[in-house]
Amino acid sequence: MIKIIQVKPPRVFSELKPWLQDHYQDLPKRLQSVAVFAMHNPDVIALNTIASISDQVSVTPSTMVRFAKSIGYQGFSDMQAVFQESMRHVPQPYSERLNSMQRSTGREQTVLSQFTQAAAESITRLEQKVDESALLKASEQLAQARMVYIAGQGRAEPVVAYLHYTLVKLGVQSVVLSGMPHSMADKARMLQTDDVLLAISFSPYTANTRELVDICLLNKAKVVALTDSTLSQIARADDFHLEVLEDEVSGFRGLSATMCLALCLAVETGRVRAELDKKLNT
Amino acid sequence: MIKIIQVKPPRVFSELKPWLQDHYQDLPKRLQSVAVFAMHNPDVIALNTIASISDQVSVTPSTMVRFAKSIGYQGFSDMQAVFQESMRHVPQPYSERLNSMQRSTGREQTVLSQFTQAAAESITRLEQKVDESALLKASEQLAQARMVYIAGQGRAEPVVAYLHYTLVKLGVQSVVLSGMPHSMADKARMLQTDDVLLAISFSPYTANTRELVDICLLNKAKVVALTDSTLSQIARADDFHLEVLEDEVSGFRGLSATMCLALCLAVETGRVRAELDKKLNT
DNA sequence: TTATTTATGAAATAAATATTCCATATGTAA
DNA sequence: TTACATATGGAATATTTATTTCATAAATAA
Repeated sequence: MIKIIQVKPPRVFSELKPWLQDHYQDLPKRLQSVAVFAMHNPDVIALNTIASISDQVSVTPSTMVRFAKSIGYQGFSDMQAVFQESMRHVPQPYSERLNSMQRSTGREQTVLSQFTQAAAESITRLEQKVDESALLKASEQLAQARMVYIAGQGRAEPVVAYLHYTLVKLGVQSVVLSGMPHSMADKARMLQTDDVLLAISFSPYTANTRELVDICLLNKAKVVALTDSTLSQIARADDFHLEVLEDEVSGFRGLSATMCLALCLAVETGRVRAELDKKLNT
Repeated sequence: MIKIIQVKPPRVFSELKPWLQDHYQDLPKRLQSVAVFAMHNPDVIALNTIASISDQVSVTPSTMVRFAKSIGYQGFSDMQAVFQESMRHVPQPYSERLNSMQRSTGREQTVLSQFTQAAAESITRLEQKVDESALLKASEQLAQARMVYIAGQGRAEPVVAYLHYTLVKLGVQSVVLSGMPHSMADKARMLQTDDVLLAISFSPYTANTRELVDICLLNKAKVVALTDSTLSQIARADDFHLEVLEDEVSGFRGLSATMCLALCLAVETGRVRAELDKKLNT
């Protein structure tokens, strides 16, 4: 018989995570392995078949089903649906996020520790997963630009501000593309072949930023993109894009890892630019 | 018979996209619908079953299979795998990862690892040093405000933008104090007893922000400060200040820990505010 | 118009995938 | 130790899901 620990299982991933942390101790050995794996590789749970997953965790398919049932799901498929939803990047309404925040602050984890933990994990992943050579190529692209135009909206705006601030300090000519959507598009049309658009965009992607990228590609201006997913509408085959994924806590996503990557990009650009300038002067 | 337009189908999503744009005109009507849908909802293709997708596009499952085959895939599942891969947050091909691995084992730290390390350390220190109760008090202060005025310049501006963005989303009234120094001071004079100034400032402290704080204190408006040192001229005995110190790497200071703290502050404020609103309505 | 090709949908079929059941192993308390 | 409960793996089964086939509809050319 399978002990069903709770009847009403978490319907969203952000609730499942703290739940597992709480009940981890009470789980049988194999189910613990599954729990650890699931928290570290949610994308595998979401996209692979039960056979492939159980293989990666070194357990049998039955164990996967038991795991799901012990949480209260009807079966593996039911649980998988929750993981899949979490990949869709459909944001919860903010009121809902606050609610789940309150639910999770009941335990000893403070708000602060939850967010610092998420930030730390995001940064660790950033270090492991970002393509160093892509970073360098993007920097070279930016360094060679006559002018760097930076664009981004919503949650990306702080990143835009930071990149602009840092690039200017480092002597890289750059301006922020801001204002009303149509005026931004107008400005974008002024981009020339030796200009570069630095586009920052997170899901849900604003149609706006996408449009800018399209315009630039038409004008044969280069594009460097900073996004949170390879599915991003911004990412193209023939331009340079960097990916950074922030862990979420009750639906809130920070900017810690993103800011770190932005700084790297700016500093690296400054360095390359300084080298280029030196060559020119000799 | 199905016309297979190409034999070697794109193996990554970023190649599939331009390919479809090129061949769109040559496709039959239904396959065009599928193409449009696929480009606009790649996550649906990746995560749903052929039945569910064909339903959303209003075509039959057969059409989905034909679509995949016309591109050159073996079948729908084969194509779906490409969409799924693009959802995984593993952007780098293995060969690339090995490359950057080798480079980083050369003991000399890469730019990226230096900055991520600094960011991680800053965040760890933040978690240890920040006074949880100070955070709560600051949040309460902000939550009770009729209006939150956010101010900060230079490196603090991204933080201002982020706090403003998040607070607004959480239903906390706030505006950014920006513009020329003297006009900012003018605006600050409009602050009243039940308004709160949220000042972000790092050393070297701009005389400007300091002046704002002075004006607010004169008007008996509350001040919540976010700084990088208790020695900050902004921090006063009788208002609430939070401290965050960023590690520097060859003279550059990031914003990772600061952003993390900012998010905590905003979310906590939103939470308290929601509670207050609930009380008022009963 | 008619002949011919191409596209499409519905239903049958094949394949894959998850789930259940049961035998056995492992751990725990008397 | 034995008795009991719990956990686990393997294989049979049920279910879901993709694929193929074929009849018919739409489009195109003569």
